Amino acid sequence: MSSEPIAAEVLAVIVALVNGEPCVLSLPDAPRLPAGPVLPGHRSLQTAVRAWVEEQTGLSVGYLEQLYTFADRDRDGSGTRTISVSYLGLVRGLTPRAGRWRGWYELFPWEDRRGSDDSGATLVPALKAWAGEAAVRTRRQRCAITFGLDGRPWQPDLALQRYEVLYEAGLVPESPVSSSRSAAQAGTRMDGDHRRVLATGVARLRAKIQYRPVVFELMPAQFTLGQLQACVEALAGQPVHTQNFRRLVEQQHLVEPTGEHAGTGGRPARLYRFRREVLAERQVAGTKLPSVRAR
Amino acid sequence: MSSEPIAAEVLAVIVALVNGEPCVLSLPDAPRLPAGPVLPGHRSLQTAVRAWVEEQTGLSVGYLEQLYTFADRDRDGSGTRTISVSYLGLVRGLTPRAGRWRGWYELFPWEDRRGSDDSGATLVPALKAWAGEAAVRTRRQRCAITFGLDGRPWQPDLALQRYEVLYEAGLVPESPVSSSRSAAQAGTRMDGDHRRVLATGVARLRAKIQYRPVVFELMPAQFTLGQLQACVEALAGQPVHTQNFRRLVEQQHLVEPTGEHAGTGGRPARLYRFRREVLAERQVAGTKLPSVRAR
DNA sequence: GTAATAGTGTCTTTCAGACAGTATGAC
DNA sequence: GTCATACTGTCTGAAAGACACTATTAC
Repeated sequence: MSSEPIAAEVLAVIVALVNGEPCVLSLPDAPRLPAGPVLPGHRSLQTAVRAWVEEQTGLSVGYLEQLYTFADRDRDGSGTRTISVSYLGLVRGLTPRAGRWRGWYELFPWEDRRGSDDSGATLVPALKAWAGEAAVRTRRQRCAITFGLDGRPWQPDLALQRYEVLYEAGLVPESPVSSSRSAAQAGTRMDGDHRRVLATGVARLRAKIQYRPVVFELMPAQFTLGQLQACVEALAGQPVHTQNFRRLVEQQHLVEPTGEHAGTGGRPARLYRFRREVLAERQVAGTKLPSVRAR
Repeated sequence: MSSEPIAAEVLAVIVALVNGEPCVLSLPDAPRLPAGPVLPGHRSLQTAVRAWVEEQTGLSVGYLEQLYTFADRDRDGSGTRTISVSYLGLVRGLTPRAGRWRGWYELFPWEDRRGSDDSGATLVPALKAWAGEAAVRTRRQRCAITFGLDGRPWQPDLALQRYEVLYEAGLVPESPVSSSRSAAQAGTRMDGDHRRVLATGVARLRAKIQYRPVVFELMPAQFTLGQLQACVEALAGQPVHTQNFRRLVEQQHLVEPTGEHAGTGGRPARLYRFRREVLAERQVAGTKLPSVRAR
């Protein structure tokens, strides 16, 4: 199998809550994700990720899952092809030795829909202009679906598709379609295609919290239901219906009270801890096929 | 970035229905998935997969998505590390020039729960024996969850986890835990870890049909609802409630009648075609977070 | 006629979404 | 007392699951 010269690297999207805001770990000096080549000493790709993140930022990662593998030719401009295997990691908010946390919503301002609804104020008109250019109906429809226009619902986990639309429309600075359009809302950029990789991670995490109890990887040992909800809202970038959220959490037996309480300004809130048992049980979660017991 | 010598290859899990049975494409002579090194000529990994599958089996793949990247050291015993990027592809049942279709359920007999319920007859006792060996409760629980014991539901998309359990229990021939256990039910093996990769593909496809209309990539241009249901049942390895299935399909506007009919032994069935429009629309599908319109 | 597959109508249970109201702290 | 947050109870409408029945072919 004599192939071309190939380099293999791992790329890490490490997420934590810093003061309640979802952040991604970057190198201290540049807006880059931690990354490094796969070395003979690494037993597996996971090992490689953990090693490089630790070396570059002093942080030891807990939860880690594979995200996606990128390998387009000349991704980095060098002659050889680089295969980048990206990983999504979650840590409980700590301060890394040498890394720097960058807020999701400084990088993707349009992804935060928790606050007042002027979110799309400058972006949406620019999008509509772009969609109107081509007489193609599909471009218009694509904007509508990804950004929830024309009465469609906003879907948090379409973060990657939204980034791709903005990229194609020339509304983010790194886009090759150098545009005359106002890119006011387009957020901070990162090196190379790291912002795209991050968007992949955001999308994956938003999708995953809907059917796996991964949120708890970001929470401290004890927390109130209010804090848990705030965490979910921060990740989803969307407010959540309080009462229904509580019902959902309780009836799935995801947490148990510790007996202690926390004063948070109003009535003291019960403190809860995550029931680790459900990690084993919780392979459950709904299938949608109308299955049948017996024929 | 001077790293170690690395080889990059792509690995294809190509699925089609052959006489209504889900099959995977293998090389004609050996039970191996189509694979090949990434060459300088390949623009992307997808391109590489399409090229190698076409070269080795004469089949041109339609739908293709990335599955997982494997890169444990010495996966194939050679000195250099091989990074294998696996892909899942779907084709409408055609006869490949040089490939060979192998039935899912010859490879994974325990995954077919459509027929009479003696499926686990020989496997379950062996599993229970293994789970009973260690006093560890978790091993027992793991079997129960993956294989739906102790009154738990059978979950089709846990195919990979089930394979892993059998592997660890020494109940598949390729397991290093060479066992004295009866491996009667353990199915045909494949080269290397290809059976594990296939299990990953099976699991992914079973999960995906629940929230994306990918089934239609396996169906001919026209089909009856009965055929569609049989296809879903074949993939899921489980019978499906007929009336509810029809309601689901119709109310989601996934198909439209062509006006023609097909005689299938009983009352002639209406023929339908897939509504391609939904591929754009169908980003929809349920989020489970109790979102809220306005605060 | 029977057997076999196709297709319709409806009932019940479950659950997501929404609203109203009570509880307990700080000030 | 007011304000703010925490927590509980209940209504409603939309689906999922299940059942009974009718329709149209081959034999």
